[in-house]
Amino acid sequence: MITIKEIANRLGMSPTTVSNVIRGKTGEVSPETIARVQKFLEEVEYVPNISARNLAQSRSKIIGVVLKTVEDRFEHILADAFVSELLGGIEQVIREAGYFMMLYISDDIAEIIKYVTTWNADGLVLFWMQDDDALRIYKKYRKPVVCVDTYIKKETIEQFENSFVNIGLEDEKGAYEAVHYLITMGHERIAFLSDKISGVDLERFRGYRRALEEAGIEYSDKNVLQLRSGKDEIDQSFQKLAEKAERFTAVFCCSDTYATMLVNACFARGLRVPEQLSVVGFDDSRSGKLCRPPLTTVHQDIIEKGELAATTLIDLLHGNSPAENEVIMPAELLIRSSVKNLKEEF
Amino acid sequence: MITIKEIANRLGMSPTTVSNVIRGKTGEVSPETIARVQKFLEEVEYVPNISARNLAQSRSKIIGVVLKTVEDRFEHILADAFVSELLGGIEQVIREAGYFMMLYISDDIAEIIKYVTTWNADGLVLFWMQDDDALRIYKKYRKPVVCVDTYIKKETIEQFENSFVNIGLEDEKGAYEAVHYLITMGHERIAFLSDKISGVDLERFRGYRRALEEAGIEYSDKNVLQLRSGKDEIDQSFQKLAEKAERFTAVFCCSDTYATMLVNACFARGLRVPEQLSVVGFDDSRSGKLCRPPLTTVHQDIIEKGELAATTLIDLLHGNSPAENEVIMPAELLIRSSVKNLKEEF
DNA sequence: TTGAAAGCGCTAACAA
DNA sequence: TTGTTAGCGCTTTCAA
Repeated sequence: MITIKEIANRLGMSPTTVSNVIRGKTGEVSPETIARVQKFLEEVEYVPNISARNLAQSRSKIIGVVLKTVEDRFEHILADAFVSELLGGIEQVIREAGYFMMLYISDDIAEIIKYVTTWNADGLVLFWMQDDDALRIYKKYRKPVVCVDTYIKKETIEQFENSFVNIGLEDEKGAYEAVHYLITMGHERIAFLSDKISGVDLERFRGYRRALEEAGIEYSDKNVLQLRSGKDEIDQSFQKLAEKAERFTAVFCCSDTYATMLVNACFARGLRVPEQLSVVGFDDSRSGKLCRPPLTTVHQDIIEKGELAATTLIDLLHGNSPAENEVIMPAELLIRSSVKNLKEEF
Repeated sequence: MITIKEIANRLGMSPTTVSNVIRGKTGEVSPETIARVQKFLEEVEYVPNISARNLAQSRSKIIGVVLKTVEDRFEHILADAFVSELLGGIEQVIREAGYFMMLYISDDIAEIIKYVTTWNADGLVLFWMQDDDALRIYKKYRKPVVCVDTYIKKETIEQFENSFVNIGLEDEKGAYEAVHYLITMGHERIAFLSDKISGVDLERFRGYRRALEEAGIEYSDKNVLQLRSGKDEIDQSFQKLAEKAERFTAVFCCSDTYATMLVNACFARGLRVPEQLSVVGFDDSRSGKLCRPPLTTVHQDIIEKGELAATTLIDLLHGNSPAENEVIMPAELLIRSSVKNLKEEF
């Protein structure tokens, strides 16, 4: 691997000059020199050593994409349809902007902090952080951060010193619309399905409750179905769930991933969707598109969300202050065929 | 960000000593010194600068995962179910071994070579390379390489100087079994669906032909359906395909991704699977599991394949010579419900 | 058991 | 327009 110094020697010039033409600082170099150097670079197929460059410039051209996962999740987080679509959008933008994506997957914030600081990532995309997780990272990290789907208090945002943007979604509204739609279709015993009630799911839960309230349907804790997402637990969870299924006429799921799993679990037990149980999902990810019956769900543009997160971050990296600290993307009900109209029976 | 030098100053000792305890070279340091240094490291929350370390050691702890994609693919390659499951398996192993995963996605081998050499990745996992692509990369790169699903000639393998392993699959056999099964079920007009006929798909094509031949069914080029996988082409491709569908009683698809897309395209046109058209897939990826009707497919253990690729590479990085240059994983037919038994009609 | 010093390859301030 | 030089933070050889 040939070095700049070596090239300079062979060409009888200084490393600075060579370095300048490599980096396109051509204002400072005569055309002939440029040509000579460039020709030579091609000949010897020079490739820069990025560690050396990063060390000298104290930056990295790395964008860290941080996924906080839980240990022993039933499937690897990358295999999730929502995640992989989002990453697709992010990756493409990062690459086209001349940056590199490094994935940090961990269930431990301290470890994440260690990773991103050791690598000296130039900027971060954080998924599903809790309010204080994101701040904790920033406190040590002090470089631009874009969160995706993070609910964060106004006061907290201020502590980010203007190098923070959250890309969010109309979670409450989306859930409200979905549940409202179920009610319109004559459903009253409607379950809420998620694996936790925090972050986006908390907002979706609020939408669920608002729709119930508005229709005068009494809320009951018993209708809140909480999945355990461990490898050994998930099947059992769905089994229990399917057993309870007849207590409901419909289930609102916090993701298409879970909705399709539910549909499949029902199918496996001979429970027909939507004839015997109506199901709505959330996200409009690939898994929902493949579902049969086609899943009625809350649509969001996942790829665009990823792209927006990445472009926003790159904008921050270019030194621009964010216009807003929060961008809320639209969510809207997408009616397909996984909900039965109970009113038709009359 | 505090440096080793600074720590050494404050502790009144040399950088060497500090560095030694950081790296666990404890044989050379007295217990008291170790304790003192470690305590201090925690206090100041020392994090190493990995660029500096990489520069000094000329290594990187990076494992490059290279996806050769085509421009303008109908969906981002990360969003594909097979890819994302495979990556999940790889990522976990890489992380647990203390390495970092860097994704290089490009349609241009020269660019890929540039990336992996600039970053000085310690090892590479290459997906779906052509014979000469992999070798071209290695010629410049000269570090351990593990390929996934690459068909490579024996003579070529030798040029890799024993730092090469391919993780393959019984592609021909899997395809043969699937098509043989279709024939058993009374199908004769069987189409072959893929986006290209090279690499794994070529082997699957061979399996398809062998099954036909063996059954005395004449092969026809007209039964080979080639998808154009561009963003603007894919729908059109499937539309054309659905129009032709009645020429066949069954379609063998080279991936579950395409099989499920086909099933959906049929569904959208009122063509019932398997009643009017039988479909088998390949891979047994998530998309096939979600399909309705449940997809009859050729099963392979995708996650294990990813894990095996990564552990094999890490083994090479540890300086071990590979036991074999090629590991072939098993593929076997998995019968679900997307194939109709034509013989039942009598 | 500890320390001094050179060097990894590149950049950037400054001098010529 | 070009060159000199001093780092960036860490490792490593060799000497003490």
